[in-house]
Amino acid sequence: MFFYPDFAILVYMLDIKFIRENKDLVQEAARKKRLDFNVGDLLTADDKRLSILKEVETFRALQNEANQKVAGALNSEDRNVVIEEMKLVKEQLQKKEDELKEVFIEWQKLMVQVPNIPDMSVPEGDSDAENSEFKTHGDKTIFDFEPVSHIDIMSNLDMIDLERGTKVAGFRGYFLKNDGFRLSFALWQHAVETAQKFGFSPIMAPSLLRKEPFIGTGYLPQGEEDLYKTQDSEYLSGTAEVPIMGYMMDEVIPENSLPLQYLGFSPCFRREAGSHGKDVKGLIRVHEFYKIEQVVLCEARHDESVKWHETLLEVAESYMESLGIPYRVVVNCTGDLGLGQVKKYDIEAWVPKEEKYRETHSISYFHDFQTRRLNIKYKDTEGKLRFAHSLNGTLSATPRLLVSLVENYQQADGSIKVPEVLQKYLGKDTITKNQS
RNA sequence: GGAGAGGUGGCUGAGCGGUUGAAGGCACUGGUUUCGAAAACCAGCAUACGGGCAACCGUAUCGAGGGUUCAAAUCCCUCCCUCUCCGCCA
Repeated sequence: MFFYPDFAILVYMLDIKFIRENKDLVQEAARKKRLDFNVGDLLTADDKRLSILKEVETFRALQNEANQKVAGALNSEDRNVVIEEMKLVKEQLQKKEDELKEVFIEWQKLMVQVPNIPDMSVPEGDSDAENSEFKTHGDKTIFDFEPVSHIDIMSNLDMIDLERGTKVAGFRGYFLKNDGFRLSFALWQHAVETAQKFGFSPIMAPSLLRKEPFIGTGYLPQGEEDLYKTQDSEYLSGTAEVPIMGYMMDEVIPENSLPLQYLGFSPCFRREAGSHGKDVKGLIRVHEFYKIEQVVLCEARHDESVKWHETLLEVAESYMESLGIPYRVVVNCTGDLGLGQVKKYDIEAWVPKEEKYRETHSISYFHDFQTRRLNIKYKDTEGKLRFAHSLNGTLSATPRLLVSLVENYQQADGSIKVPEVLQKYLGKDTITKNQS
C-alpha cells in the first residue's frame, strides 16, 4: 500500500519483490512495450529506501522500548531520565525520516511506471501497424454497384444528422435519428442477449466518476489528456470498464463467487486529444458514444486469465458472426499494449467504402495489475487473501459499429438490409426512405 | 446551497495520551460432545515490509497529509469521503 502524492490516494502496483527477482524480465517488458523505463534506477532507489528504512526502524525500536519504560516507571526521577534520553533520539529519528520520505517519493514515481509483462505469445512491434492478423471471418462484401459511405447512406435515410450535430455539440457531434436510433437500440439488445447466454449479468454503470477508479484501472495518471474533467474534479469515463472495476474496489469478493461476469452499459466520453486530424467525418471517431463492455474478475491464475480472455473473444465473435459483419481478429503487438495489459485482441470490422478493417472491439487481460491498484481481493482455497485477475473487452460500441453494419448491408437503391438477428427489434427486414 | 453526525480488523463495534495490534460480537479454522449434524463449550484467527534454517524477532498500519509530545487510534490544523435533516430538482 503506497501513497501517491499527486493524487493523494493509496495505489498498488506491480510487486516490488517480483520486480527484484525478475528485473531482466521487467526490463525486457519495458523494451518490448517501447517504454523509456530503467529497472536499474528503480532497484537503486529501492536499495536506498530499504537501507534508510532499516535505520529508521532501529530508532523507532529504541523509542518504543523507552515508551514501555516510561509507562512502567515507578518514580518520576526514572521517568525523567528516560524522557531526556529520548529527546535526543527524537532529533536523529526526525532527520532520518525526512530522508526516507524523499527517497520514498522518488521510488514511487518509478514504481507507477513499471509495465506489466506481455505474454510470450504477443508479437513484438512498435505500433498497431505491426499487429498480427490471425483470423478472418466472412468474405469482404462484394457489391454489384459502387458502395457509398455510411455518412451518405444514413443521411439519405434520415438516420443521422451530422450538420446539426456539429451545430449543437461541436466538432465530432452527431444526432442519431429514427432507424439510426432504433438500430442502435437493436444492437444493444442483441448484445445483452448474446452475453446472457455466456452468463454475463448486465449493469448500467455511471460515467461521471471519481479519480480513484481511473487510477486503479490505469487510465490515470498517464491518460489524463484523454479524459474530460468536471469543475468538481470528477472525470468522465471512456469505457464502462472503469466504473465496473470500481464496483468491487476495496472489497473482498465473497468465497465461491468467482468468476464475476459483468456486462456494463454506459455512455463513453473521449477527448481524442492525440487524434485531431483522424477520422474527422462520420461516426468512426466521436467524443461521446455508448458501449456495452464485458468485464470479468477471476481467480489469480494465468490459465484462468487466458481461458477467460479466449472466452471474451468468443462472445464478441459470436456477436459479430450473428450480425454477419465480415471481420478479422488481430493480436496486438507489444508496442500497442497499455502499461498494464498482458495481451490484447482487437476485432476489426470490414468497412467497404474505406476498403479497410476498422477496430470495433478490444479485449485484454491484466493479471492482477488492476486489482492490486484497486485493492480487489478474494480468499483462495487455503484461506489466503489474494488479488483477483481482471479482464475486459468490448461487446458492442455504437455508433462506430453502425458504420460497418450499414455499409456492408447497403443496397443499390440506397436502402439497408437489416441483419436477420436484428429484424425482430426493428420490426422489418429493410430500412428504406420515408419509413422513419 | 444551509445545518449536524461520523470514518477503527473479513464484517460489526468499544476505546478518546503510555501496559491497545487494538475489548465484545459475528464469520472462519481446529478440538470436545454426537451414530452423524445442529447447538453448546474450549482454543486459534489481521495485513505488509525487513531479519532468521526455524521457533520467533523488529517496524508500520485505527480515512489521508501535517502538527503538538519523550510517547497519538486518542489532542490540534488541513484535505478527502460517508451518513442524517432542511432547501432545490429529475
